[in-house]
Amino acid sequence: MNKLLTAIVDDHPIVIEGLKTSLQHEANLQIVGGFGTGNDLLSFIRLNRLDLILLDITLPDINGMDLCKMIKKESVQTIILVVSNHTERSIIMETIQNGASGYLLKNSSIEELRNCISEAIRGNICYSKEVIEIISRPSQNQLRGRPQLTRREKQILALIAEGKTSQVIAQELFLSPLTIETHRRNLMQKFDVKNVAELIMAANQQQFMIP
Amino acid sequence: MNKLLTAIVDDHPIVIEGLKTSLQHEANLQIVGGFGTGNDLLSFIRLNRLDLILLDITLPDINGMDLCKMIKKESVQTIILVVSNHTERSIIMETIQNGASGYLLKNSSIEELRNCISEAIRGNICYSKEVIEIISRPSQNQLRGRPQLTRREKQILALIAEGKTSQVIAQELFLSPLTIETHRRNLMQKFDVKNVAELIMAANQQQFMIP
DNA sequence: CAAAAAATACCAGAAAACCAGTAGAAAAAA
DNA sequence: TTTTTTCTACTGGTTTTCTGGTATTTTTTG
Repeated sequence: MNKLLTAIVDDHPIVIEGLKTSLQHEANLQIVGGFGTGNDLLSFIRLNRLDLILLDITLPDINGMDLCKMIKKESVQTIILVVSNHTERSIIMETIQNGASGYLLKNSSIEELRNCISEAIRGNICYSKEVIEIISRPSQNQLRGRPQLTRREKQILALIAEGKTSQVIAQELFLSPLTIETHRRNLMQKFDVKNVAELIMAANQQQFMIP
Repeated sequence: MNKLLTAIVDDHPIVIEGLKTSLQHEANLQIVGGFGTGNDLLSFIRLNRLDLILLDITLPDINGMDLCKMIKKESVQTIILVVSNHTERSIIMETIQNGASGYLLKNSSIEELRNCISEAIRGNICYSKEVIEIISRPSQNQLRGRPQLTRREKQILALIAEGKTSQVIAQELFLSPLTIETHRRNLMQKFDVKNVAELIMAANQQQFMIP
C-alpha cells in the first residue's frame, strides 16, 4: 500500500509545522508540502498528484469553502479534511457540500485528527466530536444553510459594513437609493435578520466579510 | 545559565504541539506545559514559577488582553510573548500596555519567533515584521487606542449585536429607551463610528464580541 | 470623605432604516 | 433561443436611529 501524498494548507507556519510533526510518523501518509495560500495549492495540484489535503478555510486569498470546490474541480479524488476555527454550522455544511470529507475544529486533539484521517481514507465523512454536536443539534435558525449572495449583494454588504448610508452607496454606484434599499432588504431576508446589527454579525460569523 | 521555564497557552492542541516541537531544541528553553484556558494557566502560575509564556489571546474563557494584566499581577517577572491572529493595532497596543514583551502574528515564521524570544529574554520589546508595519504606519483612526467600555456599555453592545432595538433592550433592563439611546451614542463616540454597522464591525475587530 | 466616573433620563427633531408589495430591463444560465 | 436570475426602481408609510445638548443621581475610585 502506497503512502498517501498529503499537503497542509494554512497561512500559519506554526500550524503547518505542528501538523507536519504530529503526522510524520503516520505510516500511511507522506507529507509533501505546506501551502500558505489557496492559489499556491491550486498551482501545485495542477501539476502534481495529491491524495489528501488538510485545509484551513481562513486563507488570505481564497475563501476556503470556495477552495474546496476548486480543489475538487482540479482533482476529484483528492480527499479534503478541513481543520478550522469556525464553529458556524452553515460553514461546516457548505464545506461538506463543496466536497470536503471531514471537518475538525482546531481545538480537537491530535488523536481525533488521526482518527478522522483514517475515516476519510476509508471513504467516510468524519467530524470531530464537537462538530458532531454542532451538526446534530441545530437550533431553529441553524437549519438554514449559508446564504448564496449575488455579486451585487456582496458588494453592497461590504459597503454597508463600512458604515455607508444607502444614499452614499447609491451615489458611489450610480444607482437610486431605492435600489440600495431593495438590496438591503434582500440581504436581510437571505440572512433571516431584522436589522443591520444582526446582519453584520451574521455576515461576520458566516465568513462573508473577508475574501 | 538555567533554562527558562516556558509555557504555551493556546486552545488549539495543534498549535501547542507545533510550538513544542519547534522549540524543543532551543538550548535556553524548557517547555513545562501547554494550557488551553486562561484559568488553567493562572492556577499553574500561582503555584509554580514560569519565566516565559507564549500566549494566544483568543482563549475560551479570558480575553487575552486582560489575561496579560492578570499574569503580570501574579508574576511580574514572567515574560509574555503574544502569538496571535489579530492584526488590529489597538489590540496589539493593549497587550503591550498590559505587560506583554512582544507580539507576533501566527503567520510569522518559526525563525521570527525564535528571534523574538531572544529579544524578549534580553529585556526588549519585540514585534514580528508584519506587526512592526502595523504599528509604524497607523492610519488616522488607528491612533486611537482600544476603547475602554463600562460594564453597562458592554452589556448594551452585546444586546445591540443581537439585533435588539433600544425599546426591547430598555424593557429587558427595566430602563428608559432614552437611556439606551444615550448608551448607544456613548458607544459610538468611544469607537468613533457613525452608525451601528460600523459599531458592530469595530467591536468585532477589536475583540469585544466574545469573552 | 471628596472627586470622578458611570448610570440614568430628558428635549426636539431630522435622517435613515425598515417594510410589503410591484414591475420591467438586463444579464446569466440552461 | 428560452428561461431564470439578477438588477434596477418605484409607492407609501411606519419605526428606529442618530444628533447635540442638558442635568441629576448613584457608584466607584483615590
